Amino acid sequence: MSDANSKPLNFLEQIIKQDIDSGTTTKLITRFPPEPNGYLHIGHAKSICLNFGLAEKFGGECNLRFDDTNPAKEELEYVESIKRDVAWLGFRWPGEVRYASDYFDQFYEWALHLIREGNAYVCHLTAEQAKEYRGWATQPGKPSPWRDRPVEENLADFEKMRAGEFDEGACVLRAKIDMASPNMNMRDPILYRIRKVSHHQTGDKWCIYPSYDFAHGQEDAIEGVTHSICTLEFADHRPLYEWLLNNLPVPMVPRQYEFARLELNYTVTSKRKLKQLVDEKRVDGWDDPRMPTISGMRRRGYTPASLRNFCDLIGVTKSGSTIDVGQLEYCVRDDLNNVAPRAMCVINPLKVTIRNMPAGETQTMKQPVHPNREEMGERELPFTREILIEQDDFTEDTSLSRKKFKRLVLGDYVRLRGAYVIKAEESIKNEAGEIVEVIATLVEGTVGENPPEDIKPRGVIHWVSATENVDCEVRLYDRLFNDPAPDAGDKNFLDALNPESLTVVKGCKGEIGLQFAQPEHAYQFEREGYFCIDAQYSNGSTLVFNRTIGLKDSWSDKV
RNA sequence: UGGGGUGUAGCCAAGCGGUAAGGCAGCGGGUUUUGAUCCCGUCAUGCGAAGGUUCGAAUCCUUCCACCCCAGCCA
Repeated sequence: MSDANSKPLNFLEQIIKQDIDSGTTTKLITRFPPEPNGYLHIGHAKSICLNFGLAEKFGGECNLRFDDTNPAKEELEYVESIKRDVAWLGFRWPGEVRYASDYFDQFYEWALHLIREGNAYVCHLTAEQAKEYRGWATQPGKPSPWRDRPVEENLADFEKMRAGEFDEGACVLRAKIDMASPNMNMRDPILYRIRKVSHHQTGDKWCIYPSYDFAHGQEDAIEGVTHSICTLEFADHRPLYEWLLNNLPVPMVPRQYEFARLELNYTVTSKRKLKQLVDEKRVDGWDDPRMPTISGMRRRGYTPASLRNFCDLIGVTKSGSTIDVGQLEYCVRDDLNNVAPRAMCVINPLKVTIRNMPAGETQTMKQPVHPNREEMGERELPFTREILIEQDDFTEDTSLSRKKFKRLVLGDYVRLRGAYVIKAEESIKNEAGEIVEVIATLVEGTVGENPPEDIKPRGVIHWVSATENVDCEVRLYDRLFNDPAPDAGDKNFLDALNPESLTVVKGCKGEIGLQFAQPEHAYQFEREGYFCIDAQYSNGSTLVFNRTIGLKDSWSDKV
């Protein structure tokens, strides 16, 4: 890293560097702690890149740990998807995946410890009563009548809770802190509640489960996490996080730091809302290519490199920010432009017959796989008397200026990419008046050569042989929401759903080499965009391509 | 309202008392057999506002304003 060109350290990197330089931290340990109650989305990608990235950068380690303290909302399917997504992004965790539930025995012991020390009690207030007792922002809460019971009674009741002798909601274990604290989290927060449901990891072993607050700091301490990084909304919990650590015989004391979560415009990043889209079948599952989930983006054709680069570019701060999706799209194009082999695919075909090309003859054109990367080799394109071009690439309107329409115009010339310059001689229409065929002539000697001085092609268009090609379906995606802030204020995000977020086009014709396309492998369809095989919809007989993202288009809105 | 957090360009974001980095978007131009890529140039007398300290303030002090978060037996 050169001093002049290296990226400035973000605030967390600065803190960590200081801790390492001063010897406060000998080895950095972080963790990514998702709750397995949904699929990971782009916002999680930021946290993943941050936590794992920090560990990589400072020679430390980052654990993958499931915060599975609420079995009512969690599922094994989510656990599996999360592991897959983190690994796909290219991150590795040391040893086995961790679970908060791995430590339930220890948490129980620590709960007993708090009770014995007079720092926790079993409270039999109902939820409604507890809410009343908690007070309001400007008014302090009042102590629960159960607050000062003898230790022995608390011990006995807590044991009954564990043994299942109380119904759900009958009572909870609370920390005894300060009912007058201006921080609501310190007004005797709940440590354990009764949940008579089986857990995806521990089965029916427990019917009481620790709260987030009673689990998180202790998990960090058990794992030796030095820097526990979470999002801003947990800043209010930090005093409680520290109180528990200071009142429990934990092996070490981690520090919590908060950063701003990622928000993207035209996007919803809320597991609850994404789950609603899935449950109500507004989309085709958590991995629908329109979803901002990691699995959806993977299926759409986004690459790990593009996501990681994106997370790198947006930075890490404490100021709430909404990033323009254009920034994400830039990262995807940037990576794909570099790595994607080029191919031609005609999405809405229009037949062109080359009059001066003999029927039955096939010429083989050669094109580089990538215009800027010779090492990727060449591909072969069969050129025949009948070819297909994009319907939008032909017009009879001869009044269009060369600047406004750089494609094929009746009576004018255009370059067929990687092949001849042709001239449109006439067009043939059906009864409905639609153009169904163009008759053209090719200009001899223009393969790889410029045409004579007097012939000026208007532009370059893509094409494919009408007889030697591969049939495919193309799925064109647009943003899922039309509103830049679909869930702002009291808006119903479903109202902002874009009815045209998916356009399925069948009967597209791709160049012959596309028959060997592999799932998740990106191609650039020249002049169209980046595409990849959809692993779910494609099978032996049908090829289905997802459009990951279109090419940058700096002209369509100007003409 | 009580507490917590944040305000630097259309969107992000450096800056840590010495005279506003960088990226995205935009705009102008060049190269180009992809209207792509690439290249060049341009884009804040200004840092939420007002005062103050200082030779000097986005950086320090004071007051004010705006926005976000918490007030679940969710995380």
